[in-house]
Amino acid sequence: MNEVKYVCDCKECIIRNLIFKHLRSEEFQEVCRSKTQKSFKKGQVVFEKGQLLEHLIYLKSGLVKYYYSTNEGKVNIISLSIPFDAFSLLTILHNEQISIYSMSVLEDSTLCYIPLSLIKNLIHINGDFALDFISKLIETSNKTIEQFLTLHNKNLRGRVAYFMLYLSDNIYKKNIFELPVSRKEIAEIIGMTTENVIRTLSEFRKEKIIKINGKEIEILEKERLSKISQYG
Amino acid sequence: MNEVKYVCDCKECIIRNLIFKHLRSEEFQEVCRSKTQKSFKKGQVVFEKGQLLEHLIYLKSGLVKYYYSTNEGKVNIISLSIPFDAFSLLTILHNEQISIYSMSVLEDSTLCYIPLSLIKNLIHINGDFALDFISKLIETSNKTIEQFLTLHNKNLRGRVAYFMLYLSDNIYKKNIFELPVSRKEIAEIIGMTTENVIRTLSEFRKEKIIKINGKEIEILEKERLSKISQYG
DNA sequence: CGCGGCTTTGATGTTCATCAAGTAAAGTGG
DNA sequence: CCACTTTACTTGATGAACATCAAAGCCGCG
Repeated sequence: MNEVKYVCDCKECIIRNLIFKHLRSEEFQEVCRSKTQKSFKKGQVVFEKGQLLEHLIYLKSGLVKYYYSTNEGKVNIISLSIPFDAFSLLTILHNEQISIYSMSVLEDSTLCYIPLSLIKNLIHINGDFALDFISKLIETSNKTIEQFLTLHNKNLRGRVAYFMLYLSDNIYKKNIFELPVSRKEIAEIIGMTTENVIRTLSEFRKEKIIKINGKEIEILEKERLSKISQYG
Repeated sequence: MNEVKYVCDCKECIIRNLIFKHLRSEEFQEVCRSKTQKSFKKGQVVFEKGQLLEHLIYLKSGLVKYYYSTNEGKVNIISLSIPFDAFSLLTILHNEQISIYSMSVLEDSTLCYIPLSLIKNLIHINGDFALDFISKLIETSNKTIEQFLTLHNKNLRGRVAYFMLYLSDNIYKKNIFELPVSRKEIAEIIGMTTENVIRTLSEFRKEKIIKINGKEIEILEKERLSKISQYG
């Protein structure tokens, strides 16, 4: 986990993410100057529930998961995030900055750390930035809530189908991909047991809807998978 | 549904809600001047999914529900809101202001309408207001997500117990209260069927944990209900 | 090479939704 | 205000969906 300071390759972020769209040149320079960057290996924990967060954490490359642990130790994965996603906005709690979520790394990743004090200052002095920030916040929050509702209105086959399509369409943007998560983690995302995730994937395999080779998944019949996701 | 303009009794809001804490006097005046107020009768719909919202809607008195309808017509109640709650913040979507939620009134209610253009302007010119606004937004969003996770990790008895405690502790702040929702709506809140809501309530009645008289509920054994909620 | 974690499949049991049927309550129109 | 209709509530019986338990193979890693 090497830490690098003062790296200024944020142009991509600016272009690709709404929230930095309206920064003035000197403000952007300041973000760059105070930005830190860290690399994490697959499986490492970035922060945990209850931890004080003093930075806005931003995924530059790789894949991460945000998860929530109940008091009884059960894990719910709330969201997967690809680079430039904004879920981490929700981890900056009001006043105290205690996160109610945890974050860990699913594929080797590089994260950017922007001090919250700077972000707060920018919100303070740059109204357009504040508006973009809020817009992104609401979008992220609503997406998360909507995804929950969508998932929990489906039966098991529907959920698994939905998640496979989500990976294919939103994360990897192709029909063959390596699962970034274990079967157990899939279960934690879509809210079912590991055994039933496996069983359902096997069913799909037998029905020739997908091809499975360990962690490699190929979607053979996207149409049918969509139907299962929709009506499941 | 009578509409009243230019009513300036917002002091209570200012005191009771964080988001108006840092308004300057002249800004506050402006909020008051442009504020509209509407009364709704029990059961009326305030706005629906897909509707363009041009105001921040604020509950002054009464009780409302926010709900989400799936494409298949299934209803999920996302949240109940008491006066001065902030859920409506989440309905102001980025850029377009199309709400993904619907809102209707559970008890006769009075709502305040503050033009979004004014809110946006305030965010723009008053950094402290913007920060309070964001803080409230994140708090609301996290509460909503957390409540979902909590509920969906429980079995039926646990969910019903949780909801009864929620009404008792958060909404009415006493052990006897009138249910503001039908059995069907309870089902839509906690994600189960109407029949099983009724069945579970009957069980609790037979076990002398609660007393039921139509819509009136009295919690007799809070301790046991808490245990059921916690371990269910 | 052996241990622990991940995966897979089958058998079993529980939980919950669905179906059915009846009662009570609340509107609605004459 | 009363017959009528509709909507909400209630209970029981049944079956489907899903979790749990058990057992075995696989794989990576010390």
